[in-house]
Amino acid sequence: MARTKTSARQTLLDSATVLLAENPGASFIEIAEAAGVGRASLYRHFPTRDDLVRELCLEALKTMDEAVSHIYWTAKSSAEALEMTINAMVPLGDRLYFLTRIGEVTDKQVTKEMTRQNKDMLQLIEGAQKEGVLDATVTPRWINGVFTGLICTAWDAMAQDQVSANEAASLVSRSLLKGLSPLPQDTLS
Amino acid sequence: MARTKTSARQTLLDSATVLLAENPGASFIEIAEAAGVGRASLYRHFPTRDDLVRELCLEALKTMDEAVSHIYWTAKSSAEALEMTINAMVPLGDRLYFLTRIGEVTDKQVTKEMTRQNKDMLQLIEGAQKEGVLDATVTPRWINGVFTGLICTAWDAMAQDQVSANEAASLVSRSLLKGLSPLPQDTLS
DNA sequence: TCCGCTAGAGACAGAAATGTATCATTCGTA
DNA sequence: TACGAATGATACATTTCTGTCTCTAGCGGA
Repeated sequence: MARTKTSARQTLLDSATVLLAENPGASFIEIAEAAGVGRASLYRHFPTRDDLVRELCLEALKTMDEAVSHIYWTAKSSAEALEMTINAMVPLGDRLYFLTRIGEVTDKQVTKEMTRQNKDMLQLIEGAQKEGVLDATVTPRWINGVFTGLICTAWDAMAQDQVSANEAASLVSRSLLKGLSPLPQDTLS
Repeated sequence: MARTKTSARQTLLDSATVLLAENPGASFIEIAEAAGVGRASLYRHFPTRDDLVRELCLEALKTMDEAVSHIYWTAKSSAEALEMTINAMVPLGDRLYFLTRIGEVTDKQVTKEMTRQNKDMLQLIEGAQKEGVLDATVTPRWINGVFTGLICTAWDAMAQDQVSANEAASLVSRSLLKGLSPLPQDTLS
C-alpha cells in the first residue's frame, strides 16, 4: 500500500515535471489532466500549487544529488569526475531543464540546496581547470552555463529519439571538453 | 510626434521582452509596472495580452533577421558566415532567450517566421559541415541546439557584466567551433 | 490662453484559477 | 460480503487576471 502510494505520488511528480518544464504557467487542472488524475486528488497530495512546485524542485534536486554525490568519493581525477557527472546528468536532463525553466522559487530550502549544488559544480569545474582539462582563463561560471545548456540540449535530443543516452552524453563531453579545453599555447599537462 | 510614439512603443517592447523572458507568466499589470506605464496605457498600445506577446515575438524575429540576413550576401564562406552570425546574435541574446522561454505561440505568422529562420540556420550549419568547419557526423539540429544555448549563456554573462560583447562572442565561437569541429580522423580540408 | 491629444487612475464586469467541502464510486482486503 | 481508504466528480467561495470604460490631469501647438 505504502509502495503504491509512493509510486502514485512519483508518477504525479514525473508528469508535472515534464509539463511544467514546457509550460511553467500551467494551471492546476492542466497538471492534473496531464497526470490523468482528478483535480481534487491532486490537491490531496499537494495542498497548494506552490507546495507542488516546491516538491518538484526538491525532488529534482534530490535526484540530481543522489546521481552525482558518490562521484566525489569515486573519481580519481577532476577529469574523470566531470565525465562521470556528464554521464549521470544527461538522463536527468528533464530535471535540470525543469529547474532552469520554472523561474525563481522563494522557498528557502530549495534555494539553499540549489546554491549548494551550484557551488559543488563550480568546484568541480575549477578542479578540472587546475588539472588542465578545462581552460583556466575562462570563468567557471561561463563553463557551468555551457554545461547546463548542453545537458538540456542533450535531453531535448534524447526526448525526441534523435540520439541514445550514451550518444547524447558523448556529444556533451565532446562539446564541453574540446570546446573549452586549454588553448594550444596553454597546454602543458 | 510619430517618432516619440514609436520609441515609446519600442521602450514597452524592450521592457516586456526582458520581463517575460524571466517570467513568461507575468500578468499584464506586472508588465505595465515594469515598463513604468499605467495598465490602461499598455492596453492602448496592445489590445490584448496575446497581441503583446505576438508583437514581442515578431519584433524579436525581425530584429534577429535584420541582423543576420545581410550575412548571406556578404560572407565568402560558411565559416565566415557562422562567425558573423555569432557576432551579430550575441548582442541579441535577449531576443533569442525570450523566444526560447515564452513557450509555444499559436500565431501563424510567428511560427512561420520562426520556422523560416530555423531552416536558414540549419542550412548555414550544413554549409559549415560541408566545408569541414563543423563535424558532419553530428546532426545540424544538435549543433543548432548548442548554438542557441551558447548564445543565451553568453547574453546572460554579458547582462551581468561578466564579459564584454566581444569576449562573449569569441567564447561562443570557440566553444562551438572547437567543440564541434570534425574529429582528427575526419579532418582533411 | 484655449484646444486636442495622450497618459494615468480607477471602477466595473466577466473569465479563469485557486482552494475547500461534499458525495458517490471503486478497489483491495479482511 | 462488508469495510475502509482513496479517487473522481461536482459545487462553491474567493482571488486574480483580463478587457472595457470613464474621468481627470498634463503637455504641446495654434
